[in-house]
Amino acid sequence: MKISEVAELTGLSVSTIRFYEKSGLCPIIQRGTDGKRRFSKTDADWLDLLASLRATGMRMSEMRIFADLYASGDATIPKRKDALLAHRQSLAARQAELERYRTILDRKLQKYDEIMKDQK
Amino acid sequence: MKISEVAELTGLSVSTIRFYEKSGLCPIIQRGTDGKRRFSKTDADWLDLLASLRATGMRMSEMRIFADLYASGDATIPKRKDALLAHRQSLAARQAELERYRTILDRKLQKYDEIMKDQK
DNA sequence: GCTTGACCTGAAGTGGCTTCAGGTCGGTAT
DNA sequence: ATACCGACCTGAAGCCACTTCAGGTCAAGC
Repeated sequence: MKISEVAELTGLSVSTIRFYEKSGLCPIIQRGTDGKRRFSKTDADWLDLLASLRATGMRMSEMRIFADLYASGDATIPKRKDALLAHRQSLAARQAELERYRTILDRKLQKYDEIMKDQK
Repeated sequence: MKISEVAELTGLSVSTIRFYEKSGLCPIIQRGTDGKRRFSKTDADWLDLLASLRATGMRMSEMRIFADLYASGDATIPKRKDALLAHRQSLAARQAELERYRTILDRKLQKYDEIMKDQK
């Protein structure tokens, strides 16, 4: 797979993918004879998972830990699962937070409505 | 009100509040004879609203527009309401996105479970 | 009178990218 | 054959939204 295709698939930008490789968030990608990156299905899948983690607010430092576990092979799967569980927890917390803020904004909007009615 | 109290109230850090003032996101705050900032109730309320906007992902550039409307007085309330409505829309979109990602993570977790069962 | 702690400032540092300048390569149109 | 194009490459610089730092003022309490 070409880098542009992985970008399309994952929603990450081409630069972000290169940046993630340089930062050690994914394995070093194989190159073709032309010097261009050739992504395996496994590489692409991993980057797709990273994209989900990033989109849900996981920090690079945490992603790096996760990536190091990934690089150490299948024996780390239980640990990876634990990390993912913890992240799902923090995602749920974030969702609850956003829900709280939504009601705050709604109340503020209501206030604006009242002010505008009074002035009419 | 002292800056530390406003920080406590809004959840913004003391530095962020100073940074917001410097960036024109809130009115220039009055100073006491000692040179320290004295926040009015109105200032504090405004910063509290800003905190909600920031927490729900509004960009500084957008906040600045909103702040400029605020600085121009009550006549801009309808425009401010429109801006807030638009932001509520984008918040709802963000919430939907997070919900999608949550199911993706759940599926991934399930896969890990299966792998771990197989290996047992 | 000396220390402590909350405040002040401008400047530099950080995370997580994005953009830029400049270069290589393979394919196609003239 | 050569000129151009687009996709890729690199390292470095830029950007946003803060945070941290170095160094300073001042009032209050010991």
